[in-house]
Amino acid sequence: MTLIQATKKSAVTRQLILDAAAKTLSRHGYHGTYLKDIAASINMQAGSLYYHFNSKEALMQEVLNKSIQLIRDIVEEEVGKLDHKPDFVSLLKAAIRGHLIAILRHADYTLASIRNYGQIPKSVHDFAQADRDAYENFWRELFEQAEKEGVIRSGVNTHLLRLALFGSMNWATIWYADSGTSVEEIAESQADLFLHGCYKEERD
Amino acid sequence: MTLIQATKKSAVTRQLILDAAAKTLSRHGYHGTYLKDIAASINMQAGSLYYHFNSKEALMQEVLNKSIQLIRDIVEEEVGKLDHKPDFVSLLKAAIRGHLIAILRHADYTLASIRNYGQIPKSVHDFAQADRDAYENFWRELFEQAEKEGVIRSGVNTHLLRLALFGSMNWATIWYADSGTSVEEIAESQADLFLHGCYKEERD
DNA sequence: ATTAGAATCTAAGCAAGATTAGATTTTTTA
DNA sequence: TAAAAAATCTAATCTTGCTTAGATTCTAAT
Repeated sequence: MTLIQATKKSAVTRQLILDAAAKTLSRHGYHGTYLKDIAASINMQAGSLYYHFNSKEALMQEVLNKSIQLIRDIVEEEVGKLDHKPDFVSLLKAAIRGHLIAILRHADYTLASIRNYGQIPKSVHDFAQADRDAYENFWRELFEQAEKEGVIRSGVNTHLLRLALFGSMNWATIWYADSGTSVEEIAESQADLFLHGCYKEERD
Repeated sequence: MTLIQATKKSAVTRQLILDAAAKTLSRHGYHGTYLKDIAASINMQAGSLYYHFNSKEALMQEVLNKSIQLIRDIVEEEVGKLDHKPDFVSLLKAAIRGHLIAILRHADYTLASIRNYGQIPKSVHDFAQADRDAYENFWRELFEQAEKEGVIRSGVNTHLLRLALFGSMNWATIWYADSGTSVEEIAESQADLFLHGCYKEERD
């Protein structure tokens, strides 16, 4: 008898299923994801999945939930590395790096929620909405704070700015894999672009 | 006997089917698009679609093809309004405006190809690849030309710049509908952001 | 009005996916 | 190592989607 209970097999398998489901979901979308394929990729039969999850919908919900939590955790981690009172530029760079690390290095999960936004049945999607809102708020506050501090160029709409930045970052999920570019490099580049633009200004 | 043949009913219906298919495809993705739903939305039976198209795949191919052509046409139109030798800023603004007009005002079609990138069976997708490449080249050359003219800030990677801009624009398809923002406003904002950034620079 | 051709519908066949119940195998516990 | 529990499999049901063949309705030209 082992004093310390080994990890239950069930928990391990559950995780295998979630990982496999995330991978399939991120690649083929909700309707293109078949339990048979998920099961096959871990050498199981489709029916066996029901020992661990009540339905395809429940499985998908859990994947999406893990997905958004993963992003939040990683961004929090990157931001947490900073000083207590970081300046806007450092904070923005850390947040961008975190978000990109999350969605590019853990693409199986994060793509599942990002790429399928809008194509997943509402019931499945709503499950993780609270987390999604909280994450959005983090970014909203980041820019609002910057505006208060007066480091945002006048005329810039921080709402549209945030959406544009999100687009740039999230879109990277589409080309990253076969780009040969590193996550750090992309983070540097995007932070620089959104801070300073691409145009060579004439200094007066 | 009419001298000028009236538009064949077939051509009209064909167009109706394509429009309906685009709408469904853009909303539910390839695997979530059912012929029955497409047919129902124009008061037809699923089987009747086969009079106009050989298969679901063929129908989808045509939608995607129209989609990418539509984007190219509209961008070309916007750029065509400019002088013979427009400066970089004007050219970029016109191209951004064109792309956004295409994907936001003709979302049924354009979203079909944009949102489903990567989730559509390769055979269907490849059909429009040549057009897609040509469009990408237009943007690539736009930035390469700007670089030659020396209007790009040193250190900016135009390849990553193009991808970032594409992300910002294409992502707008996700939030545009319920944002209450106009296409023109978004175009202005994104052009400004990518040209000048959001940061209030300290002039020396 | 009649008729050929166009367009659509009806009613299947077939394949594939989600789900379930019960049998079977594997693992754990004593 | 034997019984209990956990985990998986098998095989079937039910549903739904794509596709087709043939019947039916509509349209246009005479």
